[in-house]
Amino acid sequence: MDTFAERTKRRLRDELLDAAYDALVAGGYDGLRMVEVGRRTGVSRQTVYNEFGDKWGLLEAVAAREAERFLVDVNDALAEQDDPIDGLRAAIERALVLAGDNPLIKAALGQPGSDQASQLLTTRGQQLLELSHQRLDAHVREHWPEVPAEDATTCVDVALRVVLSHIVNPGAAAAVVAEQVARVLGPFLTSRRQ
Amino acid sequence: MDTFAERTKRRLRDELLDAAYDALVAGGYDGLRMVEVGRRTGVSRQTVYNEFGDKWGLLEAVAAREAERFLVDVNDALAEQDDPIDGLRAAIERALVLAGDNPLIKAALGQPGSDQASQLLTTRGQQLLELSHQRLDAHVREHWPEVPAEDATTCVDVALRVVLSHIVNPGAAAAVVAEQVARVLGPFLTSRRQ
DNA sequence: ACCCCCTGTCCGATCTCTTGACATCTGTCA
DNA sequence: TGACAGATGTCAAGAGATCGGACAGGGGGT
Repeated sequence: MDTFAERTKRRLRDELLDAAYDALVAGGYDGLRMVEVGRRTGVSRQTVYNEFGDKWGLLEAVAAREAERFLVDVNDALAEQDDPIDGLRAAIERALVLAGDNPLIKAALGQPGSDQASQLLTTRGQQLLELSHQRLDAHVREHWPEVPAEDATTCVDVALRVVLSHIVNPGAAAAVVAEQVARVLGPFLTSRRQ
Repeated sequence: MDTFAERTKRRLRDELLDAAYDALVAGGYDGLRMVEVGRRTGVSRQTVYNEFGDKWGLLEAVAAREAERFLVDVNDALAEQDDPIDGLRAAIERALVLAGDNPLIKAALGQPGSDQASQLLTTRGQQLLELSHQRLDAHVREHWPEVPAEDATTCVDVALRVVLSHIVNPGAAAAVVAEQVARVLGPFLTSRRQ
């Protein structure tokens, strides 16, 4: 059952995340003020704590929502190709292009030595990797029937880490990186094909 | 200040009105079930009572909201004309056409001897008349500078009652009625012009 | 006469948010 | 260095709204 109270709760959470997102884009983790997030949403500071525990919890929630949206897009790119290697290339390119335009990522990796929030992409990147696996493995295992599941997951893992590295530390252009990775992983996939 | 709680309260009221509107259109006043309005909104029956007092109060609230929307449209028709008589004619025609298409009015005036809700258009029509005056007089007094305010109000009152009568008891086509009323009231407005 | 359904009311339990207070930490200014 | 402002994080009391269950009353149908 979908009660009004449940919908209201979801809406509150969503509006708080919107406010926090704006604050993060505007001023990074240090510029994020709990009292300001509450004020912008029309709610007390305590309510923000009730919902997210602490400031880092709020950051993680914003990042998780953003990552979900991000992955939907990447998954679409993956799904538009029939061949695994083509899918890999398309998804990687899409991910790098999206990341380059993403305001939250830009804010986290901004000039000043980088924001604390950037840790979610580096030293505290497990969550992001796990979430990405959950969202991408499902598709891969279903649509790459000729590749053993375990090998597909391995492949996704490698690609994921390379992409994440390129997001944090950009190298060549998106299309170039995508092509590189596809060329490197292609033989592996082909050799494992059943 | 626009707190989250206030917005939520308004949203609740609005969703309840939506549910009640649907129920009224589907089954008239007798088909309106308080428990059903609550269920559709995901809220208890008690909450519906807290918000509207009783069933008749809920009906009045639905009617009031609908009337507001209706009058915005009629007021637009009035405002599109420079000449008072043209405005009167346009507004009357618009009102009759809108009323003919309005699902709520259709339900209230449906075949079976007519619904209890129809009383809001007849024996309990004062509220509607007063609301209409509030919404229309403001425009008329501002945009008909050549007509004394009192006379403008009188004119609106007569037109309003004729229109309401035609809604409840349709006569000629909308355009014909509008022309009739304009022709009858025209000389009065002209004679009072300053 | 009986039953069922709906209206309308009451009240205690529960949940969420608010408010104010407090400890703690950090950066800044004198 | 010391005082101070501003931020995080925690706690408890209290207010407000909703829920759930119960009950009385009134029709309508069998």
